[in-house]
Amino acid sequence: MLEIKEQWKKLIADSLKILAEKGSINLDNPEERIIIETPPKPEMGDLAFPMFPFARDFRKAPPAIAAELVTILGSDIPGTVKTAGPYLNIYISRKSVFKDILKIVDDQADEYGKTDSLKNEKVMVEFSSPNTNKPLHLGHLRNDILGESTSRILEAAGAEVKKVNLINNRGVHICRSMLAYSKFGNDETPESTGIKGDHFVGNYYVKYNNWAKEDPTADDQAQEMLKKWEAGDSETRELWERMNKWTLDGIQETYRSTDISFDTYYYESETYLSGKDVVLKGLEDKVFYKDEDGSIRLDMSDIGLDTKVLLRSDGTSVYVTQDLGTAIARHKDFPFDRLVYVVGNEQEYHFKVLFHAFKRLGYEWADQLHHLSYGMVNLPEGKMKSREGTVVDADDLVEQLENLVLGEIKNKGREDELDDVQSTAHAIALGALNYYLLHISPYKDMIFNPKESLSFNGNTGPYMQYMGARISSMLRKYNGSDYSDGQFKPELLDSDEAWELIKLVAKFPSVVNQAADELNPSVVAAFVYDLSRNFSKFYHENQILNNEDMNLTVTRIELAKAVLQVLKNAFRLINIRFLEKM
RNA sequence: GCGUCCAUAGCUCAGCUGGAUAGAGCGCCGGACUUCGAAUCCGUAGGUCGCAGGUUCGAAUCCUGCUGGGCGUACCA
Repeated sequence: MLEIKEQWKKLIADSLKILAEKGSINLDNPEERIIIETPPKPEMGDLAFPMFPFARDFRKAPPAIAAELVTILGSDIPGTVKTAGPYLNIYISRKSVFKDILKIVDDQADEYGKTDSLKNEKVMVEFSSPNTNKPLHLGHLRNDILGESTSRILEAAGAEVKKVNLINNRGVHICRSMLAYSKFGNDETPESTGIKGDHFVGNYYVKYNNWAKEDPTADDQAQEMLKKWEAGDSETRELWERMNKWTLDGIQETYRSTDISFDTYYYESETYLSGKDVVLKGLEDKVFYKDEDGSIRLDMSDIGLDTKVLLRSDGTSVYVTQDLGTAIARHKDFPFDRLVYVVGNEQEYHFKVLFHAFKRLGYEWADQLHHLSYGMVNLPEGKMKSREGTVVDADDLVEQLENLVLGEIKNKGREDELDDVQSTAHAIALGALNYYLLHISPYKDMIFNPKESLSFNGNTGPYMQYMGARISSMLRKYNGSDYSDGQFKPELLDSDEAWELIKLVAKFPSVVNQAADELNPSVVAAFVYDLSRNFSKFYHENQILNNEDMNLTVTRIELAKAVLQVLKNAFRLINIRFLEKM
């Protein structure tokens, strides 16, 4: 499809040159000034070239230029041309496109859509990065799916991707739940209570907060515990390890259930000290300076920002300190060409500081650090507030969705049709959730409407899964019958619906490139919806099976197969499970 | 205060490097199952693209100002 565009662009450019020669007009590189567009309505053509940019060169009205080009182009062209006022509209000759595209998709199969635009590029993507004192919530789910999906898209664009997770397993907040557990725990465990580990620990974090309201010494006690932890007190460390494991086991169960995975885990407890040396070295090299108050700082007045503490006056590290250390360690582990941090936009300032520090320190890869900043997830009532208990728990949400799907399956009487009702329900629930979180541009804040996310109609994940299931169902029937006398005849695909479909199928690789380029999975999400919607329209208007003309069925099935292949490949990129039946 | 992002239909969102009557879904109203699974499709209604200027042949899109909101501006993470 890309070649077709280029081909036409060249044709138009050549014609413009001929026109210029005729009038002895000097025309500066028309190739670069030609604009290719898609007409607003399909019936107006497949490509459109507006002639406005050349009005000045020719001293003619754009419609006149368009009309003259039609004459110059003549009839020896792969398609037909029409003028529409100042526009030159192209109707691509369809038959060969159907044949070519369907062959490419069939040949490349699961590989179709992959490109080499990021070939040889090593990209590390950090995402999720949870605290080990409570279970994951809705905000994490957006982070997780953005990170996972972006990684898969980058990979599809040819990059070598390493997915990493930085576990925040130390600090006062961790000590708080530890403290509460040692006070109120009574040696209970997730096993003894039957509560998932992360929720179990999270309960103690809540208990701490309640207790701290009554006892003003609570915070001091937590600080005390943190000191003990840093000093390596064996009893504290033991408790810490035990509780961390509980939480992590729980969180990893959530990852498994939601199809999120990582290549490497980094632990803050192992990296939080590593940035200190970097800062001290920077002080030595006079990149940083020691403030009157004893803290070591970075002066950012050169980029119009304030100063930032990199090491406290008591010598302990702050948040940026450890990120300085971990990034350097990571570059040693995996010499990335790019490091993408998937982190909420409330931390934009933090990353500005971090990246600028690296630049000043002279790391050549400082420019290759990227903050994929995404917006907050709010509820229709407003922000999620842990204090008011409005935080939506990840596991609860998935379970809730799953139950709703189960109800729907029963309503439709599909239980007997499905091989595994439970896992199908789970897949649909995730499809709904992931699509809902992904179809909005990452950088924008979003409102999570539980009711809407539970819907399976319209612009939703299940809608697209349904299209996949419907095509699969047709293919089962098709393969179960004898169509060996039928022949593939692309000229039979003469409907506008079919043409729209093949254009979308052809567009997929460039969608992957755009999504990779923008680090924006919503581009793929929008594409999948567009494809699904168009297929839906197609099969309502065009009977696929049971046609009197066997050739027609064989030919339409080929198109359906290609759509299915693209759906499958695209689903993978946005982490939606493909279902043969639902 | 300063920085930064956002503002498009009742609601949730699209709208590619500026280009032809601004598009979907949900919701509302009305149609289509003796038909490849109706988790579907088709149709109607609904918009001064926050406001005001500017650049341009041409602006939802670029620039400036204003209004309203989010986030940030910690020796928290």
